[in-house]
Amino acid sequence: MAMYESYGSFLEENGIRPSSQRILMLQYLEESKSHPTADKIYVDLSKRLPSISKATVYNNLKLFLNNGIIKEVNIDSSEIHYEMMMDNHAHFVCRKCKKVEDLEISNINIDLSHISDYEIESQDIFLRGLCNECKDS
Amino acid sequence: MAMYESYGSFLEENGIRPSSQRILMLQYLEESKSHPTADKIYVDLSKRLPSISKATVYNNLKLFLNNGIIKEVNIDSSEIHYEMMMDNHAHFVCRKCKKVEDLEISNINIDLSHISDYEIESQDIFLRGLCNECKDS
DNA sequence: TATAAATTTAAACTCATTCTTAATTTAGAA
DNA sequence: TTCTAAATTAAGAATGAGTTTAAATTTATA
Repeated sequence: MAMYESYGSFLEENGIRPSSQRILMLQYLEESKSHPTADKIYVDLSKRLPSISKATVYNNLKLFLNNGIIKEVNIDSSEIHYEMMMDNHAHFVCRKCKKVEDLEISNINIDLSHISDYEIESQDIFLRGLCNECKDS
Repeated sequence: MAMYESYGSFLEENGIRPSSQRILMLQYLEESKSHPTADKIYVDLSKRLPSISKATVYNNLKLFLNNGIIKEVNIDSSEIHYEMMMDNHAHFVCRKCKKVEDLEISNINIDLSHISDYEIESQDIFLRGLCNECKDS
C-alpha cells in the first residue's frame, strides 16, 4: 500500500474501479488493526456514508478477496474476520475479550514427509489463550 | 480412548451419561478421520439410527466439546468441523477437494516477545494448498 | 411402580451471508 | 455534451448452519 499515492490508485493498479465505497472500505481495512467482520465494517462506515448497504460491503469484500488485497481470518466459525494481505504472520486470539493480535513468525517446522507431493500455498497459525488484561480479571 | 473398555465406559469416565445416541456419535468421531461437520455426522448416523435428530447431534457435540473430548476445527467459516481431542498436530486442507489431513508438528517458533505476559492455552496450525490428486487435474 | 431429572425430538427461530432485482453511476462512443 | 451499455450499489428476500423451545421419551433412584 505504502508505495501507492492513494487508495484510489491502489485499487486501479489492482484492476478495481475505485468507487467511493471501495475507497472507504480499503482505507478502513488499511487503518484497522482489529481484524473486523463484515458487520463491523458496515456499522462503522455507515457513520461516514449512511447510504452504504450491507450488500456493497459483502460484494466488495469478495472482490478484494479475489484480487488478493485482503485475507479471511477464520478466528471462529460464527463470523468471518478480514485483514489486509500482508507478510506471513500468526494470530493471538484472547478467549475472553476476543482481541486479535498479529505475531511475527520466525520459524516453523512441520513434518511434511507424508504429504511431500502436495503444493502448500499458505499457512494460518493461531495461538489462543488469555491476554494480559483478561488473565488477571 | 484405547485404554477404555468401551465407548460407554469412556463417556462415564468423563461424567457423561452414555445414551445410545452419544455412543454412536463417539464411535463415529473416533473412527472418522475426515473431520466431519455436524450435518455429516447427522446424515451418516441417520442411516443407522433413523430417529436421531439434528438437535441431538448439536447438543452432544457441545457436550463433548465442554468435556474436552472433541475439538472444533475452524477450517473455513461456513461450517464447523470436529475431531477427537488428540496431541497437538497441524492440518492440511486441500483448496480443491476440501480434504483435511493431520500433520505432526515437530517444532514451531513464534516471536512472543510482545505478548510475553499472555497465557497461551492452545494453538491451531493450518497449511493450505493442493493435494497430490488435485494438483494434477 | 412412582417421581423427578436427564435426554431426545421436531419445529420454530436467529442471524451471518448470499441472492435477486431495480436504481444509480460510470465509461466510452457518437 | 448526450446516449447507451456495462458496472456498481442498494434494499430486501432467501438461504442455511446453528440455537432455542417445549413437549415427549428415557433413565435413575426412591
